[in-house]
Amino acid sequence: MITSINISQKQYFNWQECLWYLDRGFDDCVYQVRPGCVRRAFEFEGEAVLVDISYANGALTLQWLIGTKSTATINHVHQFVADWFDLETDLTPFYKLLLANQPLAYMAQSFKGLRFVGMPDIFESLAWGIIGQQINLSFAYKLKRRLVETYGTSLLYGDGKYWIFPTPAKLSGLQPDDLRQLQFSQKKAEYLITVAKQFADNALSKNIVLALPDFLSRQKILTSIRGIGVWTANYVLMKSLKERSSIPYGDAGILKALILHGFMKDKTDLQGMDSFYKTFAGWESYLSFYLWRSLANKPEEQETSVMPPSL
DNA sequence: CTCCAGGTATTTT
DNA sequence: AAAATACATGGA
Repeated sequence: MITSINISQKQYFNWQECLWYLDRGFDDCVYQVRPGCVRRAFEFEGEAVLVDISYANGALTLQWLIGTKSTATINHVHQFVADWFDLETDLTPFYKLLLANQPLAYMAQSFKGLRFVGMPDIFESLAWGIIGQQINLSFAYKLKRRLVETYGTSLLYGDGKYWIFPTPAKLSGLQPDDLRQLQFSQKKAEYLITVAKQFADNALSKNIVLALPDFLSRQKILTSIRGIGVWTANYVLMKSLKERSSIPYGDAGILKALILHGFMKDKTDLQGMDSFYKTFAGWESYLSFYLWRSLANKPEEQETSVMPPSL
């Protein structure tokens, strides 16, 4: 079976750029990138499916490889994919801002059509935020894979295995020692289990956060949880809830990118960071995403570098 | 050995 | 209120 998702904002959409970002050298265990396509397993209301997502004629095409595919599941996956690749946003104003900023103008060309790659599942997003705190990304992806392969579920197709992120219920029953065996620090283990319990008890959910009236109250409900600071809260709000004006304050990668582009003198120059972000009001999340993107170069771009000539 | 990586909580000025 | 420090782990 094949279904498709129309891309309403095609002007700045480049599937290859999105796929490249997904596969930029790290090992995310919840999807698999193949030529022109990304494969991912989903579970919704007890139904597990495996889908190949590719692009054709201005729409994303989903080939359903495994599963009984109820209408509810199809709708759920369609919504997930639309959120995952941010298909509804008109990027024209963002590209105008990029072009007006000399050190960043090259991005409008080099990254043209790259959509904000989200993480629609807020629990996975929170877990990933906790895992990623203060460690390098390679190690963070290793921890995520160990977690998923130990406590998640998988689908078999051909000779491949496709993993689905563990549920809050599954993780809520763990003890910190269980996660320490996967090389989680004591703190990360405690934080993650606490969050899992909140979701399992329905004390926290995507809808609960979405129902709050504004950004600050959403940030507050997240930072009130032990282990969730401003960085993690803002990260989750942008990756999972599409907050446009979220800034991952303190992010080591963002700071590095801002210094490389000449917007900050050093990592303590937080005022420089703030004033810089003000010029991208309404697009702070997209800008952050593009700054992260700038830290990874395609192999064929290494020599010519995607950075401005002055760098 | 040192420093740091997509931080946070706690303690000390 | 602001600054220093402890916490954990693997990689360069």
